[in-house]
Amino acid sequence: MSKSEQTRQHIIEQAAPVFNKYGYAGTSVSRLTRAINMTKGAIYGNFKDKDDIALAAFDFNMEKITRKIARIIGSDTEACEKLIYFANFYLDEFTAIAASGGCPVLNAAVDSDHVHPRLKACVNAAVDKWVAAVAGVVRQGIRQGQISGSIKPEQFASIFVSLIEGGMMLAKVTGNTIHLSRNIDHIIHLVNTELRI
Amino acid sequence: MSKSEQTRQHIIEQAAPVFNKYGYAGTSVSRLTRAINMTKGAIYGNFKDKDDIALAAFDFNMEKITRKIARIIGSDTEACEKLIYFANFYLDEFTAIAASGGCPVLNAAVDSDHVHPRLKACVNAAVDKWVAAVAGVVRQGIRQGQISGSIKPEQFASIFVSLIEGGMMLAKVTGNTIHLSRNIDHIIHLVNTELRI
DNA sequence: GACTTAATATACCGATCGGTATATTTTCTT
DNA sequence: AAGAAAATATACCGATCGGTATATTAAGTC
Repeated sequence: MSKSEQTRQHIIEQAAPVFNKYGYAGTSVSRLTRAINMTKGAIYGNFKDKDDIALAAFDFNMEKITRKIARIIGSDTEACEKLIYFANFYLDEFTAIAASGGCPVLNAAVDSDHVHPRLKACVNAAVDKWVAAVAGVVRQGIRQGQISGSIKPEQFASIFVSLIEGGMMLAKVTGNTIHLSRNIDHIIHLVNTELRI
Repeated sequence: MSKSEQTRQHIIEQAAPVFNKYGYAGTSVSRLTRAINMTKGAIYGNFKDKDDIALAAFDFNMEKITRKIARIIGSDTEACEKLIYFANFYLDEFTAIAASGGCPVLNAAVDSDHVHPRLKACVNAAVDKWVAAVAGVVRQGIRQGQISGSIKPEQFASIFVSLIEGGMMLAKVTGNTIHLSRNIDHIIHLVNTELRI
């Protein structure tokens, strides 16, 4: 990895939580220079503009979570257990997620709207991927005879993602994980009473 | 209503969707002057600072929705129908809500975090009120024998609000109300299969 | 209609914005 | 170690930021 590649990575890593916390408009380039402990020369030598850093930062934030999720989705446990583990994941990780500014999907979804179409497109793609992943696990469960065939995978996926994101939002604003915890309990309840055969 | 009171109201009404769309940091005072078609003199003659306008704008956004909700909550229909009507309300109103920048609770929750503690406190209060309103309807239903006593009102309220907010977020970012629609279907399903005796 | 006061417009403040040109330093090549 | 190239720091650009002081206009009072 060349020096500039290292610097680029360093900038992304340090900028990611800053954008996630303060939003695109709230993150000035000088705030970034403070966070990365480097000057504008280093930034504009490695990125075209602020947009470019913001998009890279979002990708970084997403990838960090996605990598962990992929491990759950990819494991060879049964579908219902996968869904429960998947849901609990967000509660387990909440402290870490909150420390870096909260769920990047939620934050960027709100932040990008009306302002940043390219970032919004990235968020949209991330949401689609997330929903598809949950629906995929449900379909796997149906195929393997563990989940009722009457369940609509996309319907369940919407509810799953919404309960996580809604719970994240409530937890963030109330400073209390109780709402998120309740939502995850409900997901587990659904898995055990409606999905599982 | 005095001239300045009229102006103050005009500023709040015009500023509210601007703050809701572009966020606190993304809303400059000069952007506000364009939106209200007045100069800084009118703004700073009626508000202490940008903070002051932002808080008033949030209150205005909330009150507009709260007033409609109060009509549903206050009606003397049965609890289950109230909850269903309540849930459908957000789908019916989605177009209007989206036009003024999306759900102010969601937007301000994300926007205020790490940045604007006073606004965050307002959002927190709004969330508490919302959750309490839903839980109140459930309790009413239990009291009147229409809802099972084994239902935990707060638990259901968390799920209710999260499904709405999560659905709003997904609808916003995907530009499609399908997720919100699915979530509301689920709320209705819950009311009919788990709450209703 | 003259006078007073309230309300809004204008002109300006220092600070900071995103971004660039160039100087300086670091790293690589030989 | 010397010179070339890459990477970073510095200094600066015009524009815009939130906010204020003051001039101008509009409204109310007599």
